[in-house]
Amino acid sequence: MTQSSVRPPSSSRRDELLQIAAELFATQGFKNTTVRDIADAAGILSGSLYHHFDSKESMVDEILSTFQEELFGRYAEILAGDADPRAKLEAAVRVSFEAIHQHRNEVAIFQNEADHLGTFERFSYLAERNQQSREVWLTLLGEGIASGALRPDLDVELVHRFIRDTVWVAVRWYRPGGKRSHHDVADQYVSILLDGITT
Amino acid sequence: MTQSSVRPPSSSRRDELLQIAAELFATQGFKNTTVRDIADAAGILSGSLYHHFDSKESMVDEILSTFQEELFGRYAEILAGDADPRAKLEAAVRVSFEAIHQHRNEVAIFQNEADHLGTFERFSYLAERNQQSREVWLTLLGEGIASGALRPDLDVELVHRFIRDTVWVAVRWYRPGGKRSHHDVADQYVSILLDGITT
DNA sequence: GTCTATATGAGGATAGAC
DNA sequence: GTCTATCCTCATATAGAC
Repeated sequence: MTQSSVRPPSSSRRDELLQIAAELFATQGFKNTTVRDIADAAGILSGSLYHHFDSKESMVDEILSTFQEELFGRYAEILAGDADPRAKLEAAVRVSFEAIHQHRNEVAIFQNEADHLGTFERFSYLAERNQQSREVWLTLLGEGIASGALRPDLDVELVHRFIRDTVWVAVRWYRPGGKRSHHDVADQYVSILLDGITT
Repeated sequence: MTQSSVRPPSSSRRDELLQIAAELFATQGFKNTTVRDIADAAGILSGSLYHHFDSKESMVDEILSTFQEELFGRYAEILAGDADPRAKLEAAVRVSFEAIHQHRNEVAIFQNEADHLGTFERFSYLAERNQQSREVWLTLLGEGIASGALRPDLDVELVHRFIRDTVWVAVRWYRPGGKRSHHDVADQYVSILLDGITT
């Protein structure tokens, strides 16, 4: 057995296999990706994967939990910072686009599979993270309204959903190295969100 | 054989089965839903489904193509109308939220499966519809800018993606009969989109 | 760390009786 | 229009050799 019961040691081969799996899970979907697909892409046979991982489920589990841990570390930094409310909100948006840039596969998997995977005990942390993310956004929006920077007439819960959804769904079309950098995209998005599209 | 080669006749039993399948495809995903799941939900055995449909694929095909036909009929009406640019844009947004309200399952299936299904010849119309939808939004945005109602400094392609994504992704959380009607949601969304969230 | 070989089960689909 | 019975393929996972 290669993996410890608490946290698997990071061998580079293991990480390599996780990257390959993440790419396939992200582009074809978790269910649509077979262990043979993963093994083929890695140049080994499917049975050999089980030297590294217990199951296909373990692979996606490790991919998602690792990513979430990093992402929420960033959110925590912003919340703890002393920038003004509007700047904090902008920062949170930018962190998200940065995550899309740096961890496309992980974000895509989370977007596409979290609802379904979340129904299993093993992935209950996904629901908790969702809740945590909601608290981050509601806090930022609340501070923004309290400071007078944001409109007080809007339904905060709805605003939260719109921001969350629009930011993350960009993973569907954003391509690193494409025409627009993630900074460009974030700039435009922040501009629309804050000021609207009318003159 | 029950179905004609061109367009299957609408027997009510057939429609009932399609509704049941759509509900399952929308909530569990196409690949995750087995023909046995569908049959169970309908109170029959899986083999009996094949009296009505050629394959599981045929079912999702019929669900999606029927929905798309209706949706694009609505878009065409708006484009052909003589409302001012801003009103047309609003109308298009509202039609989308209405579609989410009336055809939740179909919208969800399209959102979750179109990318993947679109890679097969049989579903090539999905890509065409996507292109068509892009033209609708770009036309509306172009008219808006030309008329002076919309900001000329924004990247129209990006604005299009943000509108498209934010509108449709609402299907993930919108529930008919919930706290917010689809009219409420559309109102708030239009307000944010047009005027932004700042004071 | 990878391969060979294989167990085991699930899922899509079919043929023909009722 | 549904059931019985069943085929066939594909997918996850395992055991042990190399």
